[in-house]
Amino acid sequence: MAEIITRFAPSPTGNLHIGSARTALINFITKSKNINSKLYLRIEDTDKERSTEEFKDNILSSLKWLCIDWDNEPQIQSQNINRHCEIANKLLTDNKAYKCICSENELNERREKINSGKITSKKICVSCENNKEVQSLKKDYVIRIKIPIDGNEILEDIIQGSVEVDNSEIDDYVLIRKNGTPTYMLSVVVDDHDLGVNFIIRGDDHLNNYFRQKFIYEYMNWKVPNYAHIPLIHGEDGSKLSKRHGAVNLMDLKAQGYLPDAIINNLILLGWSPKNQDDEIIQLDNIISKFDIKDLSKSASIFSYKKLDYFNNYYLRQEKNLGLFIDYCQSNLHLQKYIMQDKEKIIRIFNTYKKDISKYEEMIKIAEIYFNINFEISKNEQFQEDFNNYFNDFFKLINKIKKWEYEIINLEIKDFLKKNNIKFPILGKPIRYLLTNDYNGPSITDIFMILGKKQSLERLNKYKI
RNA sequence: GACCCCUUCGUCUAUCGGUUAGGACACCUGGUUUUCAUCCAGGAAAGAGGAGUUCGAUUCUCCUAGGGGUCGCCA
Repeated sequence: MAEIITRFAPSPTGNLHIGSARTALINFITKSKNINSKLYLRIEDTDKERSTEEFKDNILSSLKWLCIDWDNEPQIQSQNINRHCEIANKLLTDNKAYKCICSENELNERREKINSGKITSKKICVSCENNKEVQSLKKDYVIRIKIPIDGNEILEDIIQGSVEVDNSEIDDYVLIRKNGTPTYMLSVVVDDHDLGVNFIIRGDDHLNNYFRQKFIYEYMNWKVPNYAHIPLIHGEDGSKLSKRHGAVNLMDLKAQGYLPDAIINNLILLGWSPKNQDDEIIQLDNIISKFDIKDLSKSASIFSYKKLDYFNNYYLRQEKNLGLFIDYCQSNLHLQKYIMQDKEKIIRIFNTYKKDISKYEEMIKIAEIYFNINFEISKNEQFQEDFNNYFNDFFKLINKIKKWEYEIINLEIKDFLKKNNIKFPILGKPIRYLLTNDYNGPSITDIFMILGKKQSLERLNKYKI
């Protein structure tokens, strides 16, 4: 693929969300295919009311956590306001824009007529453009771009194909607000141009914006970039992914114990799949070499937590990712206590249980069983006579073991079962219950190993026939 | 409502006019197992509907239906 200059341009009005993360990811992958390509990060903070420093930091750290890297320092859009205004004034003097003083009420009335079909033109302001008095005002006006009434525009989108919209569908949108600040529509175009962006990858909720923004490029005689409008991600119910579908912020997913590899693997498979591959496990380096944005599907896809869980389980089980679990423990209030108390023990618990969990968070409850010094079984039930007959002998046997090693314990248990000619469940299930408060779970040898001899005997000792 | 986009198993997808429509997750069954699980093997499960074009349509065209996006002095 040729050299591209692309960008990811979130507004710091919320935490980084799975949908935006996917856009960032696709930008990153696309730029990573060519060593000379660039990805810039621009914080679009022109809405000062809703933008915060916290959200900005959240976005930056979420991207870093996902291993999405960008070139140069992040750009802060609000620092370029003068430049944006300069362009707006240029458009004004070139007669490509005009001042407008319509009140909110006037605009609303007009808008209502347009939307109800009473007026076919999308022109929102009809009185200001040719009003000399308005055009010579020095303050208290907005600047609107002039969109021709006739003609149409065709976008050759990398993903959407060719899309045609009549100019009559486009309104004279605002470039400069009444308070003198530039709007998103102006700022994006100016900043993208100034950065040399030649390839824009963004959500297809922006598709319609192409037909507006295009005019600024045209009026300024700037080269129009290529566009790839990627389909949005939906929740299980088919609507745009949002909070009510579950955790959608990257940092929330991190806190639950999801891994970047799993999230990336899951996200990239929405709308794309690697060729000639039966399984769906694929990591960033491999994605970068196989992915081509042209292959991305045009239709929206549903984000599934079940599939994310599958990928996460796969990655957290990898031996090489054990370090990530340790990092997680150190950042988690509950697990922190345990790892400080006995690191080896928490690792042993994790290795025993990792096939059963889909995210690290689930380890909290499990670790609690083994670290609780006041452990009690929930009901002191009496087991079958069969079990009671053997319990004391079994207790003595365990007590007798000197070398507390997996193979030794395992052999002793097998031997005991054989000698007494009993099936495992009769002995094993109640034993597991006494040790973990659960009839099901890991092999009792594993449980003995986790608890250690002293604690194992303590727990067994509480049982009175 | 107007404009734009989308439509293959429940979900994510493969198929670039001729296939027993393939895979993955989830689900079900069986096997291994020291219970539960893991693991292994197998199974059920799809071209929204209707017209055309064609010797032949999931694939190309049109219509209908359904879904989504946009319609701000937000981005």
